[in-house]
Amino acid sequence: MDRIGEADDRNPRRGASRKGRPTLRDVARELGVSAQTVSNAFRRPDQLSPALRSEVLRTARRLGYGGPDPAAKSLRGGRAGALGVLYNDRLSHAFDDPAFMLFLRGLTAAVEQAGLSLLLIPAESPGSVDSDARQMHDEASRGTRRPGAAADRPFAALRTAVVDGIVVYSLPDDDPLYATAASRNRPLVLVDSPRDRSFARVTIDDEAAARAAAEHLIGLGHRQLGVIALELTARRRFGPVEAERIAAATNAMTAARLSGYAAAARAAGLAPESVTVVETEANTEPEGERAARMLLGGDARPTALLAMSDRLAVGAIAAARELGLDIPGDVSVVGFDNVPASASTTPPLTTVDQQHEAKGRQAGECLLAALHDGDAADDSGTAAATAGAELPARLVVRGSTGPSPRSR
Amino acid sequence: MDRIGEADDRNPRRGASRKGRPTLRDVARELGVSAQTVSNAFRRPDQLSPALRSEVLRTARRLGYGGPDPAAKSLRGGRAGALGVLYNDRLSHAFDDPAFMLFLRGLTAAVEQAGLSLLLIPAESPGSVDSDARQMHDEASRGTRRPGAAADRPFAALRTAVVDGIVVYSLPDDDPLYATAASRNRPLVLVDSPRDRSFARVTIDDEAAARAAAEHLIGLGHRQLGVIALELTARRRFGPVEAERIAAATNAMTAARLSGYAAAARAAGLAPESVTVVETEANTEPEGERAARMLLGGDARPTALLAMSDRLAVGAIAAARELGLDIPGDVSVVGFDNVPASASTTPPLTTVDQQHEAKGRQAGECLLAALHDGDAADDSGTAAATAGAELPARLVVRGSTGPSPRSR
DNA sequence: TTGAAAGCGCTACCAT
DNA sequence: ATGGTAGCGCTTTCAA
Repeated sequence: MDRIGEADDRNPRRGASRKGRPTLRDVARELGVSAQTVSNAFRRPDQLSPALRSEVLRTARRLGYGGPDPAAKSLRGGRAGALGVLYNDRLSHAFDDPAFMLFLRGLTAAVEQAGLSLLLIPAESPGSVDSDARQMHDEASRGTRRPGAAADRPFAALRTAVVDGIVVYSLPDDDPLYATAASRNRPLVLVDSPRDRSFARVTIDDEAAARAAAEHLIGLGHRQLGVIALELTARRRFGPVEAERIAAATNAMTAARLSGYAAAARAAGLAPESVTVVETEANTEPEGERAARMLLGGDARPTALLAMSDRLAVGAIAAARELGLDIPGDVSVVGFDNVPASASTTPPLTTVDQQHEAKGRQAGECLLAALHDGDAADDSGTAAATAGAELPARLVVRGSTGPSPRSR
Repeated sequence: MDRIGEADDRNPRRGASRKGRPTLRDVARELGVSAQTVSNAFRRPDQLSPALRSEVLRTARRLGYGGPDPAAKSLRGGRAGALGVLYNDRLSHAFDDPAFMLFLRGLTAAVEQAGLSLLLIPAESPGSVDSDARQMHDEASRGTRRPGAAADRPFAALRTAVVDGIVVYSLPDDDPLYATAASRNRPLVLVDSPRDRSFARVTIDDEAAARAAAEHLIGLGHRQLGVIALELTARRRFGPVEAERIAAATNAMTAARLSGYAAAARAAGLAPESVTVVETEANTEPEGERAARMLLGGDARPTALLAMSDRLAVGAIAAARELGLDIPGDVSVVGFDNVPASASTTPPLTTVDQQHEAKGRQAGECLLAALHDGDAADDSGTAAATAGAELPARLVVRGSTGPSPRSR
C-alpha cells in the first residue's frame, strides 16, 4: 500500500486522531481531563460527578466520538461479549433446517439472557463453493498426515471471529472446521456430533433412539429395512453404504444411529443384509427422495424406510408416492427430529422426537458455565470441563408406519 | 520507558505469557524467530519458506498457541469481520417471526458471500425485562431533552458489539436503541423504519401498498374498516388510536401504512370515522386476536379488517371465528407480508406480498457497499451514503376477503 | 527474507 | 474524584 497523507502528523485540526475517528483521548484532551475520566463517564457513571459526566458526554457527541471502541475494549478486557455458532453447511441453508432453527431459538434465549450476542460464523471461505474448501483441506492434510492440523488457509471467518466460546452444531469428527474451532483455545460445546472428551457435549442417546425406531418397524412385521442416512464422514458422498464405510464413519451421530438400527435387527434375528443403507449428501427433501428411489428401486425392496431426519423422510414419502406405493400400505416411513411440520404431512410422520429448543438452551448454558469456570479457574489450573447433557428422545408413532404388507 | 526484563517476571515456565494463553511472541521466542515471522506463518504463507512455516506451525501447536487473537487483530486492522443485526424485540422472539426469518436468510446469504459473520445483537440489557430499559431511557431523555442522546446506561451488547456495520430492522425513529446504534459511527442500513437521510434505507412503498389493500376492500363494498396496527412509537401501548397519536407516530413504517389506508378512504369519499385503528403491543397472533375482538365488539362494527402483518391477521381470523362470524362472509381480513403460512390458512389470506429475502440480501449488499466506500473514501472525505433500495410489493388476493355483507 | 519498534484504543493499577 | 502509566496481542512500518 502506498498511501501518502494518512499519517497526518501535523494537523490535529479537530482533535481527531489520524484515522478520522476521534478517540477517547481526543475527548479527554479537548476537555483537559484524563482519559480515565472519559472512560468512566461512559461505563462507570458513579465514578464521577454528574455534571462532569454530562460535560464529557456532550463533548464526546460534539466531537463525533461514538463511545469506547469495542475491539479495543475486547482486547483489553479479554472478553468478546459474544458466542459463536458453527453450522455444518452454508448459513443460508441453515435457515431451511427447521431443527436447527429451533435449536437456535433455544440457544439465543440462553445467550441473550446473559447479555451476550450470538455470532453466526460462515463455514466457507469467500468465493469457494461448498465442499471445495473442505476437500482441498482434506487432501492437504491427507498429504502431510497431521490429524487435526487445520492451521492452513481457509475458514478465515472462524479463525478471526471475536467470540468467547463456540457452539459446534453437528459436525463430523474429521471435519477440518471442527479441528480449526478446537484449535482456537476457547470453550466449545459440541452438539450431536464429535465425541471429544475435552469439551462439553449436548446430545440425545442416538443409538437408543434409532433402535427404538427400528424396533417399532420390526414389531410391525417388517423384515427388510432401508436406511436413509445423513453423512457418515466430512467427505459427503451419495450412495449405498457397505459395512466397510460404516465402520469408518467419523460422524458420531450417524454412526450411533446406524448402530442402533443394526442392534435392533440383530436382536430380532434378522440377517445383516436385511438392513440396506443409502447415504445422502445433504439433509434436504430432494436428497431423501433420491435415496428412497434408490432403495425402493433395487431388488429386495424394503417394506420400511428409516430416515435420519424428517426432511429426508418427507422426500422419501414423495419418492414412494411417485413409484405408486401407498404409505403405509406398501411402505412404512420413519423420520427423525419431530419438527413441527412432520405432524401435518400426509400421512403424519412417525418419527423420533427430540427437544431441539432445549438442546439449544442447554448448549448455551454449558458454554456460559464454561466461561464462568474459565474466569474462576484463572490460575487454579483446572478448567472443570462441564460434562454437557443428554436430553431425552422418544418415538412418536403417527400414520406413516403400519404393518408390513408381507406379514399380512 | 522503564521496562526492566521484558516483564518476564520470574517464571517463564512454558513460554506462556501471564494470562495462561501463549501468544504469538511466545512462539517466536521459543523458536528464536521474530514475531513477524510467526504472524506470516499464519496468514501469509508465501512470505516464508515452507520448511520454516511448518516448523512454526508445529511449535505453535506444541505450545498450545491457537493462532492470532481475533480481538487484537481486529483492533490493529480496524475491521471486525462481522455485521450486526438489531431486531425490535427479544432475539428469541425473532425466531417466531417468519418475515424476519426470511429477511435473515437473505441477509445471511449476502454476508457470507463476503466471508463475514453475522452478529445477532440482543436488544435488552441483561436481567431487565423487555420494555423496562427502554422506558427508563425514554423518561431519562425526556428529562434532559436531548433528542438522540442515548449515550447513557443500557444496551451494553449493542455498544460493545465488534462489528463493521449494523442492520437496523424495523425500529421506530424514537427507539433509544436506534439512537445508540447511530452513535456508534459505523455504517447503518435501516430496514423499514427510521427515515434518516444519512443512512441507506431498504423498504417498500408502505403507503402505496397499504393504500392498495384498502382500495381492494373498498372496491368490494366495504365502508367501515378496522385497522390492526403495529406499534406507532417506541413506547408500545395496546388500544384504540386517535388522530392525535397517529399524528405523533414515530414509527415511519406504521405511519406510512396508516396514511395509505386513510388516503384510500378519503379518495372513496368515506368519512374519517369509517376507519378505526387499534394499536397492538407486539406482532403476535394473540395480539391480533385481542385487537380484532376490540374492533369487532364495538359499535359501528367494521366489515373488514386491515392487519399490518400476517400474524396479526391470523389472530384476527381466530377472533372473528370465536365471535361466530364467517370469513369472508361477515368480515373480510387482509394481512401484510405474505409469509409462506398465509397461503394455507383457512381461508387463505389476502395479503400484501413483499420480498423479505430480497430485502435481506439488499440490506446486506448496501452495508457491504458502505464498508467498501468507507475504505476507499478514507480521506477523500465524502462517504457516499448509499441510497438504499425500495423493493416492490403487491396485493395478493385470496379467500379471506369478499364483498361487504352490507352491500349485497 | 528477517528483525526491531511503534502503536491500534482502551482500562486496571497505582498514585494523588 | 482525578491523573499518569503500562500494557492487552497483533501487524505495519522501517532497516538490515
